[in-house]
Amino acid sequence: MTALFPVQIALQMPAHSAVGHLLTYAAGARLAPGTLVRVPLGRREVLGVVWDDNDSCGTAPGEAPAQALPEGTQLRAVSAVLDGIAPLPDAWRRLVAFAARYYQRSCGEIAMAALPPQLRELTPEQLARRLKPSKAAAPAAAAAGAAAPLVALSAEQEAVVAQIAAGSADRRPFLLYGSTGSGKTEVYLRCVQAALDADPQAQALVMVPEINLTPQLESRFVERFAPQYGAAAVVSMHSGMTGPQRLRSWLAAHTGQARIVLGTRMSVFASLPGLKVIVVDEEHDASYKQQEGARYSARDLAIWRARAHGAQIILGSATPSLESWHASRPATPQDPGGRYLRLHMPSRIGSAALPRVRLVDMTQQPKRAVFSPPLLAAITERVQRGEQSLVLLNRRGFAPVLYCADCEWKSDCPHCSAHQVFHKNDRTLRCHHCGFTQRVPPACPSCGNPDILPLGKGTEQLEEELVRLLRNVQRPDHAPARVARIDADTTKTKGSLEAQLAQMHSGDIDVLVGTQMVAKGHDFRRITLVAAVQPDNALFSNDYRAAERLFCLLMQAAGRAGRDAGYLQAQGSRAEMWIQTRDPQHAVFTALRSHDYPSFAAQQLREREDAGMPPFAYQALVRADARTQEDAQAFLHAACQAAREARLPGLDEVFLFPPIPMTIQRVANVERAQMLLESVDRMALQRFLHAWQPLLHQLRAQPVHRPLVRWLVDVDPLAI
DNA sequence: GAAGTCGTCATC
DNA sequence: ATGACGACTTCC
Repeated sequence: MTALFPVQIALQMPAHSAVGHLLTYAAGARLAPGTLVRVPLGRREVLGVVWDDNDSCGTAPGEAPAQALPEGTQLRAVSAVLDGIAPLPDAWRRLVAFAARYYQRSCGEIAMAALPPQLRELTPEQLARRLKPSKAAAPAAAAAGAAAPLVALSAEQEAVVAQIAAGSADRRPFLLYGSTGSGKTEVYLRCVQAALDADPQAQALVMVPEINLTPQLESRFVERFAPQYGAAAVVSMHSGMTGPQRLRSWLAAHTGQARIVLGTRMSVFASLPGLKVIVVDEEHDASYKQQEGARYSARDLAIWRARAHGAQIILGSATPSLESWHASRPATPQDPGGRYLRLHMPSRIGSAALPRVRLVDMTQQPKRAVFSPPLLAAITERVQRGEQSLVLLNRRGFAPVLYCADCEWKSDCPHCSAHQVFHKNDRTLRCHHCGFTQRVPPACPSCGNPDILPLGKGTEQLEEELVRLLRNVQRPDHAPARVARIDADTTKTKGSLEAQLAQMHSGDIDVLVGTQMVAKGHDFRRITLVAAVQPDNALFSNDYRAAERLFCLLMQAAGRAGRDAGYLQAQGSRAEMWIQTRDPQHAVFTALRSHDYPSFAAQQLREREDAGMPPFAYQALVRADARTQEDAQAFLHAACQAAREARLPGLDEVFLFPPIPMTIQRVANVERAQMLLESVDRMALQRFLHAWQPLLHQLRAQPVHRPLVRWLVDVDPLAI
């Protein structure tokens, strides 16, 4: 008779299900916390992680740590232990538990989402087979090839690297504030190098906001570290990888074979037993916030993780988020300063000046022209000199809406409260929210007027217009000017972005039209002009972060220009950033003109402080979806009332705004409402949410709220 | 969330 | 009678 040990297991279950907490199974032996197991659940078998029952991590929010099982219940037995894989480290489980608590999800949901999907899908036998060859492949390390000689650091880089190496006594996070082209990546490389050299077990995590940016980062890191540590020392992690690739990277990180993990937000959950340094590049980028499922911020979790591991963390940006900027404010006699340490690298490498910013006041330009005459002249000039230009517009398609001048019909999406966008290439109307696609009607569907007009401009139209405007312009080699476009529509197939970027690099293209996709990170050597043709669009939204976001985007876009200092100096010219606006006095543009992020940030922070907004307050959103707006709001109203009646802890410190329809009220025939919660006390907001969660579950179960489709909580929302 | 049961309704 | 669809239940 073998003894049976009860074990607590975290499984992929949403917090709202009846079994959204840790479940108890019987194991034939004591199992270390973090061990991967397969357990029966109903009539299927699923992957689980052994969790500690005495640390209160694993529970669904609002529920007691250990869900008491009815007396005498027969426990089901663990069906297999994946003993080929070492238990996940305690620090990893603490991170998962923290994220589950903070973002109001179940522990198992976060844990399973953090593991490679193949770990869940494969049987233990298949997995065991996968584990073997990876060992054989290991000694590829120390591949020949001497390390390329290091380029000398600038004085600024030198100083920053030294400061990071010295560390702060209290291990504060560093905010590396360095303008585009100041050589932040080289600083990351040196800091990672130092950490890896100091400790043969050490691992580094380097995060970037978008999948598109991982290949170029990977090549930088492989080039630097493969000679010393082997090609297997650097792995990537992002959702664009295939199942087997992800499994391989994950295992390499988990076993310590990989010394450096590069990835998108998901990689913050990588198992890294030797984690010593974390880099979050472009830390201000909104992509670090997951927008579905568990709505976590990978940047914020990275900070938490670094502290928990005693690892060093470097946040890098040319335009830091106001949160990070505020958190890194220097101490003054009245103020002890922020929790982070700010490091500054103001200069571009190689003495390239920042581009000159030129504002075109569109109220003084001919009506209806997308390209003002001076901008068109500037672009023409570049083409004739053999230089490249980048034209930015954050709007895909040909026109955002079709319009009938006779009856005022508009191409509204039948399923959403949004317009269908006119795509001229394939003659379709497409809703960018629900994906609904139709053929363009030959005449107005409402009154039969054959003359329906595109209203507003998209990238397709810009491209078409540029081709027309530049049709008589020649390059120095007398070839006609070449215009191309990069956006989500032209890069749907895998590898097409790379191909198009390569075309740009080779100089085949003179003018590139694109969305923000091209404004981020890509290193174009020969662009000497960047133009934002309609940036005002971004400021019309009522989102209080709109100005901050636009500033970041334009600053980043400006950074694409003039990276080849030598060329520009030889030409005696300087790169330019053109901005067409009807409001040239707007703080965003005036700050941009002087490349003055600090004063822009100071001004924005003052406004935020006066208005009691983040980072001076903490927020959460509760959203409800239903067939009708009334049903959605009824749930939120009931939730407020329940919170007040139950006198929830934290209620006195948390302000509950009344429920309102979302900006895009209906998507795919679902009506959406939301309510905002705000508090100056982060812990109070957390306490409140934690206590509220079970009430929301109970409400959802009531017959009155039957029509509710779903509800969700977004802690620290980016947009409201 | 996944997979099962069960009832209703429309269609061959 | 068949199967498509939705509502409801269960899962240590």
